[in-house]
Amino acid sequence: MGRSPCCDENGLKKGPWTPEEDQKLVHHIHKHGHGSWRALPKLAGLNRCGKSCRLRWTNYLRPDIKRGKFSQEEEQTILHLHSILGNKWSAIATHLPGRTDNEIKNFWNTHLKKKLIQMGFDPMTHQPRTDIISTLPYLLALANMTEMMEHHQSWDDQQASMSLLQAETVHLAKLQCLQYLLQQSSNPLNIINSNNNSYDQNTLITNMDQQQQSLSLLNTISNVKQNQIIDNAATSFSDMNIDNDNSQPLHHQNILLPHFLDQVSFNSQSCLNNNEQGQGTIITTNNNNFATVDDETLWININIPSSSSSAPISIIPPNANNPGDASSSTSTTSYGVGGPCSYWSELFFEDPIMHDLS
DNA sequence: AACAGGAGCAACCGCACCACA
DNA sequence: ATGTGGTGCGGTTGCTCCTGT
Repeated sequence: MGRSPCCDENGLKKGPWTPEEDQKLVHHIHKHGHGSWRALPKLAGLNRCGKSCRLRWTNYLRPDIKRGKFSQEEEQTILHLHSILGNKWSAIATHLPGRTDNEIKNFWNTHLKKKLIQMGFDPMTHQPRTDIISTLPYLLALANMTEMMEHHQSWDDQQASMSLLQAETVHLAKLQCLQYLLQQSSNPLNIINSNNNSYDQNTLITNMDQQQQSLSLLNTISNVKQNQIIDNAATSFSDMNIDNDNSQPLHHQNILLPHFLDQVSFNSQSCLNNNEQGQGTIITTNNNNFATVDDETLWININIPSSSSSAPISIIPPNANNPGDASSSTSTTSYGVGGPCSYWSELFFEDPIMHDLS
């Protein structure tokens, strides 16, 4: 009990390593291996404790360490694994060759955590931050009251401020809601698609349960809305802009695209020919796998590889109940196209969703 | 040019776990 | 069963560099 730390011995150096120390350590390990870390410093002629040597070797000097910026792929892997494993940095590191747990931990704390927070997600649970939703109106109201008291605003001004605040709050809540729905729908696929069997079974089962509940919630909330959304996706094609990336709406926020929206199906219903069927894919613009959302609309960019005629075409969004299966969708609003093209399509999220939630 | 504040990262600290005597 | 040494791991600290004023 209460074993003294290995670095308590007097006279042992702490702090940054010098190139000379590094050289001694590397040379010794190359020649003899590290053996007992406690014995190593003396043998290598280092005035350090064994623990310090071990850390320096495993986190910095090891020859197989990959340096430099994390790739997009590595970033996705970390996000995905962290959503399942939590702060198990060493476990996450085993999936990223050449990266140390320390490096991943630092990358998480300095980049990814902030990124998730900025997107409105709780970095620990990977769920939308409900604390913001629940407290935002109160915080805003409080801030507004203080503001009014400080500046003795007229009643009209106060009313105007309150309306502005309400609008702002509703806007934020909508973003949260949309992100929530999309993320809940995509997570089960993340888990199911994982081929790694080393995850803790209980964690997996718990996650699956949660995802099941989330999906039920999604269905409960938006069973009615879902049809409306699918309908809107199809009918709104009349407003689409063709082959023009600049048609992306302004004042929107990027969001992660759920897996079930990776592809949309389409039918080309010519008056003269038999139906043609095919697949269109959600294509990317500036941000890979991102869609954008503004006040009430989820914008996705859809690529349709080719169409043999200018026959009317109907877009069938995937069924959120059964991702990948579009058969139960009946939206058939037509739009004429010829040849490869891409569209910005919009999926509406309307106020009633918010009412349903409250 | 000087300073302050923030970001990034290497290194440290302390606890937990395991193997072994 | 218990104590001890060795190692692994996650959280935290503090130094360095960068950027904005």
